[in-house]
Amino acid sequence: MPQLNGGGGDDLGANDEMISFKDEGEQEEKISENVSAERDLDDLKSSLVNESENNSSSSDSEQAERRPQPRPDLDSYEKTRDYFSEALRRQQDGGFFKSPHYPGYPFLMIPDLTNPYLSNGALSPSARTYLQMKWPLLDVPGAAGLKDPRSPTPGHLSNKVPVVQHAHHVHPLTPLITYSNEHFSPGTPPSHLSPEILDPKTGIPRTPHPSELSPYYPLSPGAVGQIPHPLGWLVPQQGQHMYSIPPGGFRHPYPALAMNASMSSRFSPHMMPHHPHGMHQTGIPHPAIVSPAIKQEPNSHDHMSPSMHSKSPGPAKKEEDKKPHIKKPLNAFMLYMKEMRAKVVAECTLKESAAINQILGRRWHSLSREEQAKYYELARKERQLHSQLYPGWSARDNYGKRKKRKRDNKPDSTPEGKGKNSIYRPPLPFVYPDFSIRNKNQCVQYLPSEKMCDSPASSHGSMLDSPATPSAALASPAAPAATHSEQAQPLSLTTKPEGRLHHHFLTGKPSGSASSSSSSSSSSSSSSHPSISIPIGTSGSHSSHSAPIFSRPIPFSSLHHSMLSPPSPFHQAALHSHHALFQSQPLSLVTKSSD
DNA sequence: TGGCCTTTGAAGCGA
DNA sequence: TCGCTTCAAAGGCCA
Repeated sequence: MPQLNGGGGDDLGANDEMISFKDEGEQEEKISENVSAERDLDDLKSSLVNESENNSSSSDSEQAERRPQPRPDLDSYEKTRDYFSEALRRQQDGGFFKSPHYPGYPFLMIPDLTNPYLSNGALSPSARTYLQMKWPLLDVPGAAGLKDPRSPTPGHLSNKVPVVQHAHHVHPLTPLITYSNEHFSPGTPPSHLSPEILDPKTGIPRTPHPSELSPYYPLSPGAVGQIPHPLGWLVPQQGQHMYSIPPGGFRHPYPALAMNASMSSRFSPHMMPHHPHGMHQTGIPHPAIVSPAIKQEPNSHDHMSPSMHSKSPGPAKKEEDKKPHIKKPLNAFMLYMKEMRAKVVAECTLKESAAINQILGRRWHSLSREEQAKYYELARKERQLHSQLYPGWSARDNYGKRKKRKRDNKPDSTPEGKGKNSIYRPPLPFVYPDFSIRNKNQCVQYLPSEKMCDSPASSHGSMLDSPATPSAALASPAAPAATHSEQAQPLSLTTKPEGRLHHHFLTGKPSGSASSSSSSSSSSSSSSHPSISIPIGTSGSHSSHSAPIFSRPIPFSSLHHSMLSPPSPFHQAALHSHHALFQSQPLSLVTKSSD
């Protein structure tokens, strides 16, 4: 795998990613801190024991607020996704970007967890990665708990956690850390966490706040990893399916989730029940749930059983307003986007998401099959988890919760003249210049220059080793593939006889929008692949194929399969990348530092 | 203040 | 089955 050996083309991409991340030395310091922290794992364990004990007896009002919210209703899902993204990004960064921005991650890898995918009982790298991403997020305390006024970077604590923040070395778990700090027993603080600071409230020595120590991860990663997860049942247990379903039908918001002994011990029912508004109707707030207070959407004859939240017998509308908004699970591209956005923003001066998304869209296509497969797999897991968390949820439920887009935009209007945010689209065919040497100055606003930022080929080099065809990818995932550039991504890539043209070749508008305004997309079935667009790398034709190429031939789609069957070679390759990435982090960090 | 823009993918619905 | 529509994230921009 290119990103594993550090010799792959991904290194190129890593280079530019490094641009956005300064303070390499600082990172190294943090790492060493974490290493020492690892040695204190035992101490931390005992501390955690105390912590859990303290949690129940905490008198702090803030804690009292947090306590009943083992999971934030709004943030955790976001964070979950952020962690997804971060893990993926690190993965993609290959050897260069291995400095663990989240030193705690390795400790979040649960070594003794049974791999839900591998028959040998070992936790697959993918599963680890997934858990790493899932777990911390699930562990993030409630929004209230996240907002620590002492935090140097309140933005991190906001509902949205831009990935770019990671570049500033603030662990996304900072909220969790803060949370943990307050509950940490002062008795056995890790050696590296000199509790010289006394808690003004209690007078008890407390571990310094992140702002007091460093913007980085103040707690031992081991400590974080040891923190009992409120959703511990999500973590696969020995010989247990990752999403095992309780035979008894655990009466729980997430009925599909198993309640095992571990869960019952660390997540006693009394922890779950009461939930403030905005939580999942079932009582446990889920990250995918967006409180109506935060996301008020007009109308919506909803869908979910009303009543649950209505404390006062108000109009049905009020009840609906109180209904949680369960977001759709992110698809592969969304996951990728969340991960890569920060990089693009860092590399370029672009700020507008529209422009950034265009870049991301191209980069997405520049990804190798394997890389994309990772996101597809993660997205699939997201959907699985989501469907299990909300068995009755349907995408339809969210219909109408957003205001409809204006349809009055003339589909035929040229991009240049269209709309206020009209973004220039490069004339096609468009050849991406090689800007492997990234310079922020090279990026100016809007796409004409954005193109300069958007150098998929050079950024990852993945196209060089990505399979040219799905069949090739499947047949020999590890085998160096033929060229795979956006220009080279031919229609032939798709095994699908015809695909939906998502984006019109010229306008680039999604077919949905464009076509909604009628004939714009001459596309449609026969024209799904406008002849002119075939060899072009823009988001046009093949975009709609990338996913099917994967998801269809690769047996990811089946939960049963993915959970019970050994991964396909292709899958394994992707999984391996996860595994190797984390294993090679420290070394790569050095490499990066010296770089 | 809230919708638009932009991307891809998933899902739902109607024909 | 196909095509279309909507939503998911993100943040600057604009009415």
